[in-house]
Amino acid sequence: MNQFKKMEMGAKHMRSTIRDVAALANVSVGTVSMVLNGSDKITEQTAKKVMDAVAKVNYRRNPHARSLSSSRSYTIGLAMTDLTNPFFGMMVGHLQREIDRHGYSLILGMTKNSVEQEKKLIEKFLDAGVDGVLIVPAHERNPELSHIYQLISHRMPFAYVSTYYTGTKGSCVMTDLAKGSYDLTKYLLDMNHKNIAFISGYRELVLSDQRIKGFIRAHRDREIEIRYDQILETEPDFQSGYDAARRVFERFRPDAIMTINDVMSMGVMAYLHEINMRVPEDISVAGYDDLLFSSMLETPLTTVRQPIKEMCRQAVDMLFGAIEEDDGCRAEAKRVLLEPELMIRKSTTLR
Amino acid sequence: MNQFKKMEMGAKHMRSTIRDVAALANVSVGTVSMVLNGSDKITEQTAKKVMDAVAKVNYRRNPHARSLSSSRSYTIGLAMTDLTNPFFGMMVGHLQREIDRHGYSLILGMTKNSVEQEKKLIEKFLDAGVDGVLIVPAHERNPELSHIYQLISHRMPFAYVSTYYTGTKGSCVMTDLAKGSYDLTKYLLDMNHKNIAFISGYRELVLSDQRIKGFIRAHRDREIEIRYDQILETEPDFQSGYDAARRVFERFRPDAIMTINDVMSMGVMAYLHEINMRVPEDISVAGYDDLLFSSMLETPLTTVRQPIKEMCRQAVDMLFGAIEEDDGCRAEAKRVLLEPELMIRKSTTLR
DNA sequence: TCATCAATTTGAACCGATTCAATTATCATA
DNA sequence: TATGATAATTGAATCGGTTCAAATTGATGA
Repeated sequence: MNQFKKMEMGAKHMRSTIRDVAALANVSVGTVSMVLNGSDKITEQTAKKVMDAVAKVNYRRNPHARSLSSSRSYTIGLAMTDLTNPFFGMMVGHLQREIDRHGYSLILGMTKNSVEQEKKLIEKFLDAGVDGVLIVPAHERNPELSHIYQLISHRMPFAYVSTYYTGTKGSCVMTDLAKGSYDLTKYLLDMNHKNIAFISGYRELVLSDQRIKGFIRAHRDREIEIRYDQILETEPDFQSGYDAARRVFERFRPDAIMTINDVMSMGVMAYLHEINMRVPEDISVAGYDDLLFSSMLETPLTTVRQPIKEMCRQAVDMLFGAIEEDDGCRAEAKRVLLEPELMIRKSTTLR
Repeated sequence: MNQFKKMEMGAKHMRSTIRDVAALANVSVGTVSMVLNGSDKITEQTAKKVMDAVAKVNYRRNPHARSLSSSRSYTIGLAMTDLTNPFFGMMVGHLQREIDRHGYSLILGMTKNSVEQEKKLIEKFLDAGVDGVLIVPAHERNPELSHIYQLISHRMPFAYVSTYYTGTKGSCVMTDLAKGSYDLTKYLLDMNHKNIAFISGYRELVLSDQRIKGFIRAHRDREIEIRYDQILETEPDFQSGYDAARRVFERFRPDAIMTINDVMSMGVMAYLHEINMRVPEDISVAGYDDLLFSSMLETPLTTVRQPIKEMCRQAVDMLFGAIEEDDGCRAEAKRVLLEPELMIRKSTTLR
């Protein structure tokens, strides 16, 4: 269909194509394409002619045609665990901004902490022809990881954000969780706590394992013995935090409770409120993540801040590195650790 | 490039095309395409032959080619205000599931309550060739709405979710905010409150206006006068809730404070805590939205639940209705109101 | 057995960009 | 002014599907 036919049919309803622009600017389609892609071997005046024509017919590149011929979709798939936790909400915000900066779009999918869902999502991303995948792993205990191998065998560039699956090759940008945990524990010990309960996630998960290691190391540095019952493993949500707090008190009387995220700390505080223990007068409580809410609770929460923004920036950079490399997906997996920051607030105090 | 050349180059690295499948199944490409699209005029045995071939060469349709020739992208753009509020996090979850059910993908963008960002996003969606757009409007006071008109002039099907921009044509699914507000106010009046402060968003915004109307109507039904100073207009976040609470007490001594969302109520409670007023003994507090957190606060919050899931389901259905219609984007704008639900908890009590 | 009509199947044209070998224009130099 | 080298431009081929008019097949009835 040519411009003439278009006129017949009413040009208003027909999106103009690169050929229309070429005709109007009196150059070839190849030239128009090069101008549009910012090639450096185009005369300034030619470029101007083209851009004028583009403006005149209000031309927009057809993204599908572009993707087909260039075999790039300018699209990144993000497999996100669970957006009801504001921590991950922030993360999506930052990831989106970074991806945008590269001129790409973000296709979002939620796994709700189910590896099964994550599998389906990866399948979908592969079908949708994304150029790369970001994974914020679902926290599940014994994940079946065929989808990760599938990504690798399809040579699809991907990167983990915030934590990774043990035993898989794949780059990851995350907080130095062990260090955060270490710093917090050390601080509590410095503040004369003698009996800290640590409500953790399951040790099989990297994100729990590292935090537990930090907790243990801080005690070991002081040559303080840890009893096995000081560490509890459970699900990482509010209710589990509440339940675990109850279990702690069935075992012993702690002078502080640490959890692996702020939401769990809220569960702990709810239980403490119920048994009439005051925070921090009777017991200290500390979380991890530093949610927006955490500083605003009636008793602002001592916690460990993760540098989310930086984490997202580096993860996206890493992913685009892999995309732009000739065969980036075979490069060695990189693991980047970022510095956590201890946020001391009112929920902890000197004993 | 034919199958033979592929063999030469090492078939492993070459994605197979519809022509490969056709050759292997001994049918034409047209037939393969029809089978893949579930046409009804294909013999069962032909279909089987094709599907076998598809399985054998591990064929996947190239989405870009598909989009180019069918001029559909199977993609929906979502312009979301702000994901750090868990209310919207939930919303994204539900929207994504529904869109998925239709076999589409979700392209997400965040506007952070900036209409400027929203504009850029719509531009981007148009460039990316999405098939439809969902908008959760940015809450800004005097929005410049050219992007909405742009959507309309491009005949891009779109729908608002949760609230809409006054004066624009566009379908919307939202909670009956006035009713929720009315019910809550009525309940408080029934509980003998004589002096309720209402911390609202700006009246220019539909979502505030309607809530204010509900508040007023409940009083009017009882023939109770409202003083102008009972209603405050401010930003819809935690800090503003805190500040507004302070301003309330500069004006009068309320026996209840209502806000237009739960996050603001938390700000109010933080202030009350600071001035040593107990909730609910000294004063009642009520919010709106029913966040996951709200029932878990030290004093669980009385609030109005919005039926998010249903809202998302209907909004997506509506959007796909418009997409599938011949010229759905010119249909009349529909406005759907869903029933809110009053959630009575401990933060309010009989006076 | 043959004509007719409906049900399947075919395959070339098309969607709208990118790519790159071939061509033409430009310019410095002999 | 001719020559070669370099820079800019051209346009046909290509990407991998969908579409639909035309061809083929199969079923039915005379």
